[in-house]
Amino acid sequence: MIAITLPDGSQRQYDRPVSGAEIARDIGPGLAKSALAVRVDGVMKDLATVIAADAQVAIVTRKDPDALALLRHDAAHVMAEAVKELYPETQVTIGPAIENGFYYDFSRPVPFTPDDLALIEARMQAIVARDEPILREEMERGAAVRFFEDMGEAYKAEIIASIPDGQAIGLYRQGAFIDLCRGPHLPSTGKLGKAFKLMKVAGAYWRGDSRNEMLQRIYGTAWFDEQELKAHLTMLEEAEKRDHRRLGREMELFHQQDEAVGSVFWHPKGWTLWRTVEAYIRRRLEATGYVEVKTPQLVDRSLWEASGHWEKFGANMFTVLTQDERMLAVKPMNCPCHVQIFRVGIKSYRDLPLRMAEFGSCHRYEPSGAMHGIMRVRAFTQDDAHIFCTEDQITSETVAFCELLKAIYGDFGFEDVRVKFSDRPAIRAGADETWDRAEAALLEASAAAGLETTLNPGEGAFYGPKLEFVLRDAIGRDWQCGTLQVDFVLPERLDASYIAEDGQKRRPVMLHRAVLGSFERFLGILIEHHAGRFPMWLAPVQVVVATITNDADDYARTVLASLKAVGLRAEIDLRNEKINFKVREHSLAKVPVMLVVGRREGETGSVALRRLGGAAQEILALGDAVAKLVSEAAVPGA
RNA sequence: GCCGAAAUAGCUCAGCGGUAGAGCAACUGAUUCGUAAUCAGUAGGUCCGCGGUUCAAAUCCGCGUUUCGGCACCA
Repeated sequence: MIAITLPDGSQRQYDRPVSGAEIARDIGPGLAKSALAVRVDGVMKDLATVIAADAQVAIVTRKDPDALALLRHDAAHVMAEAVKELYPETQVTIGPAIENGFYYDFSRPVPFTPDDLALIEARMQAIVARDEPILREEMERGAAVRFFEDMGEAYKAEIIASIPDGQAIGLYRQGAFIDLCRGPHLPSTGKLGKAFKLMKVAGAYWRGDSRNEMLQRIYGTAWFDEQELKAHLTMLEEAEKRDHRRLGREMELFHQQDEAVGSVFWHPKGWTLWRTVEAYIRRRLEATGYVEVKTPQLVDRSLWEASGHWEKFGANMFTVLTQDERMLAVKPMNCPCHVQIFRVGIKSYRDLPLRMAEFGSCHRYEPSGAMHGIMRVRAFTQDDAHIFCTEDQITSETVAFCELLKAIYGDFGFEDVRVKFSDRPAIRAGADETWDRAEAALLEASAAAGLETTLNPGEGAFYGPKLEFVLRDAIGRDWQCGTLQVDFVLPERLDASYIAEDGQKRRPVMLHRAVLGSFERFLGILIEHHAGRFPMWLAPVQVVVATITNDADDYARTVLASLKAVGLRAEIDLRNEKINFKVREHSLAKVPVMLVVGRREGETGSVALRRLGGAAQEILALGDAVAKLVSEAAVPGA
């Protein structure tokens, strides 16, 4: 007898091996219909999987958190089937489920056009309507390689050849289409339903390696029902509305133009935002024991050679040849310059930890395809600092940094921060025991700071392990902002030293750290995160005084003066326009507060306070309103 | 850097071989109005750049530049 234990604890006995589909049918006809897959002892498998021993079994329906991935993986297969039907000369490669959808990479000499996408999508609908059973088969490896080679599917054959010997090769057949796949899959193509849409075609390298040929990737999105699909498409539209490039123009924050690719022209309002953020960070740094410096933009090649940047990073550096034939480089990083300041005079252990900060303007020649608004640029300013310390101080400095970082992100409205811990890469400098200590210190410190880290194996810098702090933006993209890297190498290369308690000369450890990463990128994220509706303390224009008639002009000027007197960023709108017009315009400009004044307010010394997006108004005495706004505009942590 | 797409007024876009268009914005005038668009008028263009095809090119073709979507990159 085989005992099948269901999630509710109940048991069913079978006197012979039984498939997931049969179990579902035995439980009830409704479940049989909605069953998509089966979970055997926690592992997701095809519904047709035959269970031959006692097991914990759960029937997977669309409610299962992993069911969507199953659906999307099927969508990829159905798309591949459609493509093979329409364009038989195409070779298929891989097609996984991804967040919100799926993709499939194809090899085909002719590019897919948007018209092709419509055809493929229509064919996919037909394949769903055919409701072809999806059947698993297994094949011995050599046979599978020959099978796909005979079909002209060189990529599939290559994938199979790279699967370790002795493993059975899983194939899935639906109609005339057969694909290498580890599964599991839905029982038939009809289960995919109609809630999918092909989104775009893009290039992608075979096996993700830029030395390989480029394949054509078709992206799609897939959901269990049309409402979910529609909600997703609406979400994409909303995300587009908060794109920082669009808001940057609409809110007159910055612009970019062809003559300065990868650089930003900051307009008065955008620069106000920048200075607000910079002043805030500067105060945070002062409060946590940093000193601020400023180092040269142009530095002779010899320093970059000594630091190792010339060799490792030279291709990304802008260089300048002077008239006396010296080669200078525009600095891509601040660290070598900070070491130069450290090296002046003799440092004692009493000077450590020395926390040296700079709002360092750096230039890097980024690949042309990498540029993205102000998020990825060639000229940027880091909130950079290097902490020169002893090895013993790594933990306490890391804990302090993590706390600082948490406080700052919180002040900007980011509560959910993910942390990646990148450990030793294959090619690295320094002894293994040094790495042991550095990695242990970083892990211990992040735990002490209450951070949960995920391992990013082998992704550390060549000179030391690092923590990376990742924020997710409105369109679901991840942006690495903060970082903390332990460095034993640069102090050695640039000969930085201090005198220890025992009178011996020692090498300091350097902690490279940044909270925002770069101002450009962080401000871009901030714009998208708030959709341009900045909290009061960040808003470039905090208050607009708007008149209802010209009779109130003089009083409006008085109101403006009292706002400015307390340091609020205020503007005045005396135009001969209806108040409806003014309200609309300043709302679109995303000004958080409007003070509306008409004859009544002028006579009583009051203002009508209206908040962005709100319908209600509040009539306040001028003095009360000013006091209220000042407190609301207070910079956090001040 | 690689694949694909795009570039027309300040913005959003139409026009796709035969006189360069609309809405909003701008400017001028009228309107003095109570919480998301008052009315009328005026002006605004190297149709990304350079070549080519053609009687004729914003439109078709080639090269280049930039942007967008991905991929790779983000030391």
